[in-house]
Amino acid sequence: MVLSRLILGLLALAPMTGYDLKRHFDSTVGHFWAADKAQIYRTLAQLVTDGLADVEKVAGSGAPDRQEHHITAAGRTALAEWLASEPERHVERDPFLARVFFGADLGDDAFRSLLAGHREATRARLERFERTRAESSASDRAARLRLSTLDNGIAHLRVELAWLDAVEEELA
Amino acid sequence: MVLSRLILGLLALAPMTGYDLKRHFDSTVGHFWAADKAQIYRTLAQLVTDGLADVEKVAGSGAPDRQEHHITAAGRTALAEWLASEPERHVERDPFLARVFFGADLGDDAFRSLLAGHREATRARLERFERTRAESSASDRAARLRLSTLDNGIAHLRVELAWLDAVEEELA
DNA sequence: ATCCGCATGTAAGTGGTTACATGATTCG
DNA sequence: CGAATCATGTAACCACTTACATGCGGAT
Repeated sequence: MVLSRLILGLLALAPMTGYDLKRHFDSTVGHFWAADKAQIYRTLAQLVTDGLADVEKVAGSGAPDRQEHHITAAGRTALAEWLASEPERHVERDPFLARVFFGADLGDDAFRSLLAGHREATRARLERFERTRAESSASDRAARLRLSTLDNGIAHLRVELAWLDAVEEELA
Repeated sequence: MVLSRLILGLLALAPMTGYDLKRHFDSTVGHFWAADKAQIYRTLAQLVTDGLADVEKVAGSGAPDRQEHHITAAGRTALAEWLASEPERHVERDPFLARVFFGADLGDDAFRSLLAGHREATRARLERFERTRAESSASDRAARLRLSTLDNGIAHLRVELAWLDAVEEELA
């Protein structure tokens, strides 16, 4: 459900191929929703059979044909309905914290290296987000709201680093 | 994988029934890993067929029989191996942020009420976590590490509220 | 009497991941 | 000449959710 509506939302911004969508899920919306390409192609096909999107074949000039997907009127209605509906509950699943929870069964060195690995991954992610943020412009209201989800990601990554500092300080 | 190892970890702390495990997933580990009871019973059965846990029937004195699951030696080995392995990557999926991203398609009132609903849910969750935190004692290293995952949750909820403040301020 | 907590599970469906498979163009 | 990017998809599998189904004992 969420995935299909996110795809509709992206199609509402511009007509796209599955490949284009995949790039969005790796960049613009990736910080709050992950999606695999197999999943994207499957969902896109479903949207077409449901009449929420339709396909236009664009002959590739020196490239494969593009299956350009457009949102339909019914699609816009479905998108608006979903937007106004109660958000689905957020499912927590953090494999790193799962290891920390049983961290005492790990030696001190192994535990420190678990933290170090997580710190590095978090730092790299934060850097990438901050670079994207700096390159973005918030011209209108719509763009400002889209950017605020990135700010949300940045804020959470910063607090994750601060938490790591606190845990490491306690270890010392 | 993560779920089966988390279950092993909990069984290492004490022998338990599926029902007991469900309560843990609703409280102690719920803040970083959600699990449904159907999932728990299935995984528990799998652990037994894999020889990582075994069952002892305990006649219920004035209650149904308890299928008490114990971790085996092989189970402890599997748990230790998983703990030392690279953490699985964290998959981001946030239905609330998904709506914010397309928030401009929502009227101003509807958008504000989306934020208000999220604020209330976040506040309630934070209150619950802080109450749990206050009731907990961090006697030894193991307990301190377990508690630190709760602190992680608390820190993230606080930053979520701060982010909400910032977004609402920008709207005004 | 009725509801709540304890305790067990199954069945069907949806959603998500991994691996397989193909082929053209562009850039170094 | 080889690697990367664009572009499409299928098949098999695994994980997760929702709904259904049962029954006892203790408290109100």
